[in-house]
Amino acid sequence: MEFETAKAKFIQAWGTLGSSWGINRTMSQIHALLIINTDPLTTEEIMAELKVSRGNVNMNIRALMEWGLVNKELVPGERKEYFSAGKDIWQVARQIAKERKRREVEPILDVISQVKNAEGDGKEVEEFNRMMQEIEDFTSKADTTLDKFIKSDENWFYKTLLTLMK
Amino acid sequence: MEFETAKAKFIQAWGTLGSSWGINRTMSQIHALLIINTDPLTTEEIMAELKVSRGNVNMNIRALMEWGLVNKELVPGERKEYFSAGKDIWQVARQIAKERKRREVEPILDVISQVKNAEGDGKEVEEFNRMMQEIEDFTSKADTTLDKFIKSDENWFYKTLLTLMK
DNA sequence: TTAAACTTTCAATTATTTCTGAAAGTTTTT
DNA sequence: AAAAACTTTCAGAAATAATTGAAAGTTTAA
Repeated sequence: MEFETAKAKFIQAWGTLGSSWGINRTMSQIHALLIINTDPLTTEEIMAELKVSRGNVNMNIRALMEWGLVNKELVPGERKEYFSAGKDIWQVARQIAKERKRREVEPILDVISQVKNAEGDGKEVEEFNRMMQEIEDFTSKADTTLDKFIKSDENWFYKTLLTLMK
Repeated sequence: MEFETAKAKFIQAWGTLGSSWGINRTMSQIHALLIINTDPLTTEEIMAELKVSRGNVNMNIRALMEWGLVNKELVPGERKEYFSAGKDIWQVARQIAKERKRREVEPILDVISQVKNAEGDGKEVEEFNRMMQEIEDFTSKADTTLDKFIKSDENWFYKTLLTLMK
């Protein structure tokens, strides 16, 4: 497959994947574009490449920087801002895990700890509390595992796999 | 906290969580409702509890059944259909992992295998191919780990944690 | 076979999210 | 201090997704 076609296809696919995980398409596409570009790009270049507006690029670049996935690069002698994305895919995954944990896993743990001792009679209430406890246990464990992953070096995953396979 | 309040709060939070993971709110809420109900519910009951329309319940119940998260229950002597959700939270997580893997991880692996040997000259193309290879390696590993999880018994997770902690 | 009970479908509406583009804001240069 | 180069904001427009509700479809009972 020819390079330009391949590039477009990858950006497109990455955008779709992001969508189905609750990340806006343009945001994923900008990220994909910056990942596959060796050199940093300007807002103008991103606009041209993805055919989207200045406002859209600005907004999503900022979101990507908040997620810690994209950095502003200062090119000496240039006034424009350049943007680049981290190229280490493990680090990218860890960063995403970290942000999603903070934004989504932790809030749900909060809610569950609030509701898990509901007051009332009957097996309905009992069952509810039992279920909440189970969900809390599960989520805490997922949370701990995410932490391990977030703090891990690149080899953690391999080690884990090896352990599981033996 | 009083039971009814706790229940409402949990359903609400679960719906929000679902949203941010690309799952429609009503679908998550129905799932939450069925999880915390000991007895199966009818379409009418779900409509009343969540204040949503018949069409909406029907559509999302069917989606939940496709995901393998909800079952139709036949109550002897009753014409209406009753629905219930699996109560084992580990099994629920495995089922969700399975479906998302099939729907989202596998398609992206397909695309990457298509684009990873882009033709062209220059370091741009070389870098692109290197990056695609990295992403493919990563994704394959994630895929394998998901498989382990999907096929695991409830103790896998505990075992893994223990291994990591020692 | 007709009616009643129940489920499914889907066109139209409503809600939500995303995007645009022009104006306002900021910083640097002349 | 004015202009030029660039970035940010945000109200409205457009696109997308979710929801309704009534009609059509199906199954069971009378």
